[in-house]
Amino acid sequence: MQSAILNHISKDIHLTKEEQEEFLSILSEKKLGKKELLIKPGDSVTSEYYVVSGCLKAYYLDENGHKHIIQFAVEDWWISDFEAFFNNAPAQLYLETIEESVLLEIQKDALEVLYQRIPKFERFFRLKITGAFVSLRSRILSSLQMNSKQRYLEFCNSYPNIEKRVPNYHIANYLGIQPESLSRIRKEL
Amino acid sequence: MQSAILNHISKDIHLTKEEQEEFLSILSEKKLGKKELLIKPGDSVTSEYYVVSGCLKAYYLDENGHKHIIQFAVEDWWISDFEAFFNNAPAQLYLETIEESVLLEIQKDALEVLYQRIPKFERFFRLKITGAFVSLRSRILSSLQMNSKQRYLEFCNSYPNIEKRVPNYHIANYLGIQPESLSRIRKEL
DNA sequence: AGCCTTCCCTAACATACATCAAGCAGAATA
DNA sequence: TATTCTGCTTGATGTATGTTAGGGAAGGCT
Repeated sequence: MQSAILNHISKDIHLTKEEQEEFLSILSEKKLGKKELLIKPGDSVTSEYYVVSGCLKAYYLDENGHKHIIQFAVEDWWISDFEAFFNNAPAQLYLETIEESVLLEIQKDALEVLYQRIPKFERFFRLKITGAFVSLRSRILSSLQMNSKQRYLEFCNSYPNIEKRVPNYHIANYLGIQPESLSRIRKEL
Repeated sequence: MQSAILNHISKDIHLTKEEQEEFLSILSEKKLGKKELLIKPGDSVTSEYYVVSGCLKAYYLDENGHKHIIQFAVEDWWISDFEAFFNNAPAQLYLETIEESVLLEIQKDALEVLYQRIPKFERFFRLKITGAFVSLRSRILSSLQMNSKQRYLEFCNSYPNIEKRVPNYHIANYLGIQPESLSRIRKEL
């Protein structure tokens, strides 16, 4: 389990044994069952989470009671309400498991200390943010230039490990279409 | 002109006089006329730009020849093809002025040196990235939960300094709707 | 095993927006 | 000043998707 996150990190930065130990010392494990809430609106968001195993969704509930999934997360991914995390603001999103999940939690305070002690982690987490930025930009560009069918196919190609594990109506929701529309699209394939 | 960017930065980090001088020394000024290209696809993106005055758009040209504006930038904002900039990749976007503009250019190499010499700038540019991430996330959430009229109103409220300076068909394009639809929306207001 | 819940599909009809076409007004240019 | 260009609006028609309603299959629970 700890080897998962060390492998993940070693793709971007090289750590000494001591640095690894120090990093691991600030992680705490969290086991969640299916459909369990990790964060809800109004919560103080003091952590971000690395997914060791399982699958989660981050969604927003609008004033009409409609859910809008804005992010999935599976193994090797990070999840939080990042806006709240970055800005020391209360959460706006629900974070909920789709499957039983095991997460590693990093507290923001501990992270700031880590940055001081091992500056390489500035780089690592900056790469995570820029990667997230790139992903969101790509998503916006896709929605500007593609129809729903093309976007569904792109989703399946880009995220097969999500597509096979989450219900289709979740995917429809993430794409901003109704499940009925997704059924029609899939019928044409 | 240099006071503009120093004011901009002083909102987030405090610099000594020496630090200010060092920062200013890595900036170079760029003056562009209306409809001038700053970056085009395939270009090597080695810089990001601070807008001192003027207004720009970043757009993608799809394989059918359709333009999709993904970002505007006005005074006090930053612009680049950030994906290319972050990833040392060739540009995918066109960056083009909408008005005559004055920019301050920062080369990526100089920025990396700056990070070493004045680590505060790590924090400053991390705040810029996280701010950009938050803005993109907000945009996706809006497009998931609002209709085009609501999104147009939100755009006008959030970015009045863009709305009054760019043609309506640009705004329509940015919102992912046709100019005719925007005309109809505006008629209802 | 029976029942309930969850997920998916289908059809009919309604709605939002795209597409095509044209006209007008104001600004820019020769 | 006359012409051209740019930006915007309008109407008719078409298309993609939303909404409503219902049914069926698979999995989970008692």
